[in-house]
Amino acid sequence: MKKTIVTFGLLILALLLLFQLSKYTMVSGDLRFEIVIALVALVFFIIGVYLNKRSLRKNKIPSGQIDFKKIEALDLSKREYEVLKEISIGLSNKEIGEKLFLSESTIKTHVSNILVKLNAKRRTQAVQIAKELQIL
Amino acid sequence: MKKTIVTFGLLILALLLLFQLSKYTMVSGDLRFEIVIALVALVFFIIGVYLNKRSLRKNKIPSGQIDFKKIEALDLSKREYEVLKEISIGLSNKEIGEKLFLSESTIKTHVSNILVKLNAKRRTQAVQIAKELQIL
DNA sequence: TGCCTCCTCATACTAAAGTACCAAAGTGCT
DNA sequence: AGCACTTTGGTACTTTAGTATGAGGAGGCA
Repeated sequence: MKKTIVTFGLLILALLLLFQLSKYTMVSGDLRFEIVIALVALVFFIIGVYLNKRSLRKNKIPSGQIDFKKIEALDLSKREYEVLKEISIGLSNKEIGEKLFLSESTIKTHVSNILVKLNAKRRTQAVQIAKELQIL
Repeated sequence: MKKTIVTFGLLILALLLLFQLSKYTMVSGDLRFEIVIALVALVFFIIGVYLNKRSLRKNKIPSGQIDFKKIEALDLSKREYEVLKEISIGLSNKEIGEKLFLSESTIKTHVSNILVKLNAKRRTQAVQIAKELQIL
């Protein structure tokens, strides 16, 4: 909100400056009239592109990028996060254990902790929640 | 590619027209100088926003689109696909049954069929496969 | 009408998943 | 060294998930 006001303030300021500049150049005859017009056109074209890009970036759904800060905020440990990733690709506890060279018991412990931390009832739900949180 | 050329052609044309217009108005004195500048600024600002939006839209990855043809190819029935969607949001068989007004037995049957058709061993894996196939 | 497919539901069973504890070893920090 | 936390693993138990099989009803179709 604050940024928007500042941006538009600067825009109006630039507009006024251009007004004055154009007036001055017309009187002194230093610059050709077409060049002033072209300059104004160019500047505002660039401003338009820039502002639009910024606003679109804000509205864009942050897809693909993993939010590591959120992982910390959820208190997920490295191991738990590893297990969560394996769950998301559809492996069973036994398969995860074999893949990470751990016993099934250990995986179960991790899974239980993951479910608590993600506030999920099932591993399927945990995956869904994790994806919503941009964790996966 | 063709569109880009046409667009930029039109842009240059507009620029030239504005040049001529501004010259004319200066001579005739019909319009004030500031207004011409403001007009040019506004027009090119809008052009900037518009062009940028278009180019960004093009570069966007066409994600999120569901491939209904693939659903047919997999022989997934409507009910099975419905159940699959509920699985993907992390519901248990009982919860799915309550949501669709069906017994848990029915859901289990559907789930079993889904697993066979998607060549999955677990519901978690089925979700993963379905997402890879753009089914979800 | 008979056939076929889908949908529904049930029973009985096996296999995973998940919970609740407990406990030991490792790690990092002070 | 002592503390806090993670990682690992175990036992015992409950709850879901998944398989196998059968069976009746609904709708489309030749």
